[in-house]
Formats: sequence, structure tokens, C-alpha cells
Amino acid sequence: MAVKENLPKYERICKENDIQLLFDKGEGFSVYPFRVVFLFRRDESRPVTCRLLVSVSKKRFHHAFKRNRVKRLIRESWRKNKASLYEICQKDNISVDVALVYTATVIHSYEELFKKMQKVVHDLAKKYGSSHETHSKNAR
RNA sequence: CGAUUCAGGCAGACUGUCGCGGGUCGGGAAAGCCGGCGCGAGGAAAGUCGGGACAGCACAGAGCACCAUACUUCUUAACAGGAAGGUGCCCGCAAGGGCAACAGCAAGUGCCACAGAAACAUACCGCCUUUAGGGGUAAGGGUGAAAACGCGAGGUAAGAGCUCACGCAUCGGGUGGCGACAUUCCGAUGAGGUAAACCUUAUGGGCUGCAAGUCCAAGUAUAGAGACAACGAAGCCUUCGGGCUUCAAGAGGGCUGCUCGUCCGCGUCUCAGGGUAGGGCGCUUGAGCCUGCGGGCGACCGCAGGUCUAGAGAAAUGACAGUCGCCCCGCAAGGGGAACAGAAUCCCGCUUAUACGUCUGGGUCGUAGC
RNA sequence: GGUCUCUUCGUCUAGUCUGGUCAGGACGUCAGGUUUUCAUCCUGGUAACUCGGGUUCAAAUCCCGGAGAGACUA
Repeated sequence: MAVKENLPKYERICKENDIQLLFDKGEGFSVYPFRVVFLFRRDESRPVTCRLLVSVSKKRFHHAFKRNRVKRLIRESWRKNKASLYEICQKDNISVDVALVYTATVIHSYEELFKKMQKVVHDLAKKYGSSHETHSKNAR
């Protein structure tokens, strides 16, 4: 089944508790210009969901219109790239929360962000692969 | 035609694909389902500097503080806003523009460093006079940001508004103006500055802000434990209603900041410790916008008709591609560019940011022609 | 979103209410001295009022506006 290239509200993290949990328990790595924080969750009551949180700090861009632009570009590139992540998650019936913190101080073009996002998704899949193996070992 | 100035407008348009937030309609038992239609950033949305609307709390009253405003008339829901006008200063050849904390140091107090004799009532040098002590004198000197109305003449022992002409300032009267004020009128006076120093006068001001507040659901705590104290005690007087004195208690809190006053209220201390999740409303029809007519120099006001134009909530309004228009480079093909900047309860202002931008209209100056 | 506060040498600060007399001090840094040398110590220098206007004879200080930091508030 093909994954839609959309981003409805249930695929975004809005609750304060969820955000707190993600940053407390989640693991992180960096792919310039992003700091990625992620947390895999097993929740049987809901369908498989990859949720996203975008953060652009006021310290790096103190103009609101610049922050908005960066966030919009990130969401756009995530939307186009999330399909491969979904494939993996649906296979194992696991959900994932991802936070993307923008760490650069200049606005990169959409093309660049698109390429970087491919790498982010790729790395996420790899991380899941390794952690999943250890998880299964522990289970045994 | 060029330069400049004032007033006002604009803040690229359209198409396709994918996507987001509300609304609405249809399908569906329902859904994080499917589809259609329509709406979705600004002139400053910004700064949060004024002022309101709205909301909660408070409000017997009085006084004192505190804060704000400060030429006049008008305008507005209101304002430290706006319009027109007056006065002073500054910029400009001009048209025109900018600034004013433009009430009061002729109510009181303070301050005016250094210098200077002296900084607000005083004579250092000098000049005149006198035997001397002393007296008169602000013309000259030096100091300073500021020093006895200025300048000329008369006058005098020397001088001095002491007198006169011209001018300056303040006050009073007259005249003009609704008024600020003006004045080629008349008279009087001639001893600084500073109120963005305290202050005086006049006017105004409750406090807090949508994270205000309110509803649903759930929960509940003036809970619990310990210690101490305790529903007053004693005495005196009495007209038997009560009053007075001493001891104990008199906690804590509201009424803007304080005081008076007033109200709620009735143990105190210690230990230990719960709670703030989530959702709905507030939330967009309003001092609204557009057009026309009328009134007014103008800000603005009145009437008529039309119109509905974002409403999020870890927060939507985007991405890509193409076409046309604008600007720059280039003979051309083609290439490049498009500012400041993102709603958060809502309005009215102000301030700040903004393209060597552009359009419309009025004026001034210069050049050329008629 | 709302309500407030602050900004002084390279760094930390005093002074701002109440305007004036060299904007003071500490650490740093530079030069010299002391020492065989280094440290310590001593002497001297260096260097600042966040920016733009206004009031005043005179502004770090008073007033207005801008910029930049920070705090509080469910």
C-alpha cells in the first residue's frame, strides 16, 4: 500500500507530555543541519504512526518569517521522504516519534534540505535496524 | 524638459501538480474514511509607546500621598493622537518642512562647579570727594555660560534712565480676535538663570490583564498527625439593666500605597504533604469595509445603498514547474533582480523598518520656446 | 501573548536617585625597577559610559526614541 505524501495533525506531536517524553527518553544523532531525536514506541491500540516535531530556535533566527520558512521547508521535505520509514515501521508494527531541531544559522534551499532529509530517513532506518536486533536478543 | 517639494494610491498577475488550517455540502454505521465547493497575512501583521472596547476583582466615606497631562479652538469612544490657528527657534533661493517639556522662578525653597570683588544684593582695581576714618559711583578693567536695559546726546565733583531722542523687555489699560495672541494706540516700571530641580496652579486617573475569565469532565484539602492553649477567670461598684479594673486571648485577612475609619473572622505553632493534565466557550459583525450624495478650510461628521472579508492553539496560509508584466546588463540569443517583513482577544493612533521602486494630482525653482 | 528590569575599560564592578571639580577600584595587559633568573613585590602607562536626538552654560547621570541582553507570568 502506497504511503500518502501528506502530513495530517495526528502525524505531528502537539502534546506537552509527548514532547517531554521524547526528549527525556529518546536517542539522538546529528545530520547537518539537523539534530535528530527519536523514540520508537510500541502502541497496539493505534495504527502505525511516524510523528514529527520541528523546532527552529529563536536564538538562530530572531525574525518570525524566517523561522516559518525554515519550518515549512522541513515539513515539505519530510512529507516527500517519509514513505521509506513507514515501510519499515509497518513491517514490525512499531511507531516512531521524531524531533528535528534545525541547528544551522542560514536558510538552506529546498533542494539541499531534500537531500539531507533522505540521509536522515536512511540513518533512522539503520538505527532502528541495530536497536531492533539488540532488543530481540534481550528478549531471548 | 530637468531638479525639488507636498498630498494620495500600489506592495506583481495567472495556470498546473502535491500539501496545510478553518467552514460548508454530499456519501458512509463510524473513523486518523472518500469526494465536491468556498475562504485563508500586512502596510506596517513589528515595537508594545499612548488610548479604548471587553473581562475579573475591588468599591460607606474622608484625608494625605502617587502618577499622567500642560499655547488656543475644534475633532474623536478615548488618547501623550489628528485638524486648523497663534508664538518662538532651526533648515531651504523658493514652494515648503522640522522641533517646542510654548502654564507659573512678579508665590515659596533649593542649586548656579571652576574663575571672579560680587551669581542676587554685593564696590576688588579704578574714578570723584574728604585732613583722616569714611562717603558717592555700575562709565572703564579683569572673570565667567550668565554681571547693574542698549546706544548717542545732555548733565555731573565723578557718575548714574538722572533727563531727552531712537530702540528693547515686563506690567496695566484701550482696540481687534470665540481664543491662544496681535497692536504704527496710551501709561507705568527697568535686579539674572534654572521648574526634562523640589514645587504651585488647573484637569484627569480604582487594580489587573484573553496566560483576563468562564464551562465540562475528573479530583478535592478549612484534609491528616503531634504539641500547647481553650467555649474565659478573679475582684470592685450597682438604681440589678449593667458598668469598671486586672490577668489570658485579641490570630489572620479585605477595602490600590499610607492613615483614620470600617468589614470579614475566631485557637496558635510545628511536622508531613496533595494539586496545576485534557477538552469547550471567550474567538471574531466590528467605533467594520466599499460606493455615492450632502455639510465643514480641515481633522471629521451625517444620510442612502451594497457587502461579510483568516480565526490557529507546540500554533495553517507552503513547495515545485511554467507563462505574462516591471527593473538592470547585453546589438542579439540569453542572464540576473524584486524591499521591509508573518495574524494570536479586538479596535483607534503613534513610532520604527522598507526598493537608488512606481503611478496620479498640486506647488516652487531653473532652462528653452511661444 | 502579557508585565518588567538592565546595558560603564579586554573582564567584574563603583558612580546615575541629588547634573560640575582627572569617570574610581580589582583582575588583565604593556613598560620600567627589584632578583643571577623566574615568581612575588614596587612604580608608571593602557583602556570604557549601548546608539540617536533634546533640555541645560555643562549630561554616564534628567527627558524622548531606537538597538541588544535578561527576568517574571499558565
